Amino acid sequence: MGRAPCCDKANVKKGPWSPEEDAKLKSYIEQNGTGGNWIALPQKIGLKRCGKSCRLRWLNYLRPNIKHGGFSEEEDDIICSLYVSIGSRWSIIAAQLPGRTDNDIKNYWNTRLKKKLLGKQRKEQQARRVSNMKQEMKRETNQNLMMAALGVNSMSSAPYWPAEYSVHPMPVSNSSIIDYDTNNQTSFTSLMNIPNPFSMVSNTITNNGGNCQPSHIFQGFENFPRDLSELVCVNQQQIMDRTIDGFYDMSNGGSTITTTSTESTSWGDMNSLVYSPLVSDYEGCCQQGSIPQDAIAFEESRYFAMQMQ
DNA sequence: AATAACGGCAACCGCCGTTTA
DNA sequence: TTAAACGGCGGTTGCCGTTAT
Repeated sequence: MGRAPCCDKANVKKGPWSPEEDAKLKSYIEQNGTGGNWIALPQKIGLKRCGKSCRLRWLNYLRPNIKHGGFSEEEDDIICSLYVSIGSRWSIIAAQLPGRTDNDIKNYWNTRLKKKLLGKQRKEQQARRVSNMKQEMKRETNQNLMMAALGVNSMSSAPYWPAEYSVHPMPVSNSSIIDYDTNNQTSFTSLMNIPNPFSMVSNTITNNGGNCQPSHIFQGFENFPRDLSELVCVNQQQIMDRTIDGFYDMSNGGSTITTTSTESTSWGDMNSLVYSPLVSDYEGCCQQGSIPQDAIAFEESRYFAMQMQ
């Protein structure tokens, strides 16, 4: 036996709030508070709204000291760094930005901030690719000259990978796999001039045998509450777990990597911001079919294995 | 000037852990 | 103990204003 239904769904008004409704709700809550019961509130004040709808309206719009729009660079940085650390936990992110609601931040991220950062990232990648191409051409020219001098057909002994791939294991562009190598850390955080949560957490986990020390993780973020930094530790461990899941999924030949988290989409999106520049080159190689599939699977599994060590 | 495409944002939906009868 | 509502959250939708054609 449960409780009575919260409201009569058929007789509940939906859609935009009128100024009259706003005024009713605002004045009542300012005088009496919510009473800890949102469901009963609309009936008390004669609003034909669901309690959930009243709560949302109050929290996102009517509550005092709410700021709308006009996000500062500092706020952008905080949102980005927290998103990288904890994903789309908008309520937690909002708690670090006084006057901002989770809904506002979520909308801001989805409509502007993400695009802004992707644009920045693309520009950087393009510049890097041009530079790499120049270096590669120069090296090939030298190599061909040397081969010609030695009388060797350079194509007959060409490796599958460019030299740098042999030195460093294959970076992977699939979702839920994140490069934790602090020396090979990504450009995402550097775009924002903020401390890199990945490298900080990675060091913490490695150095302390899994005992997170939030004070290390939040160097430069001393004002953040302790519980938040602890949450980051937990979340990073989950990311590590997902990395391991991804590795085991390679048993199917490396063609797919599965994720079960509901955050996978968000992290997948972010991965494009987070991966090293080598990633796009690797994808290009695969798409052109210049690398045998079993070689790709082998190199990928080697890469995951390295990540787990 | 008309209209199609796009972007921003408020509000709704549905899920999940907690609470309550 | 259990079933159902509550409260909170993140994802998605749809409206509306703006911009491009």
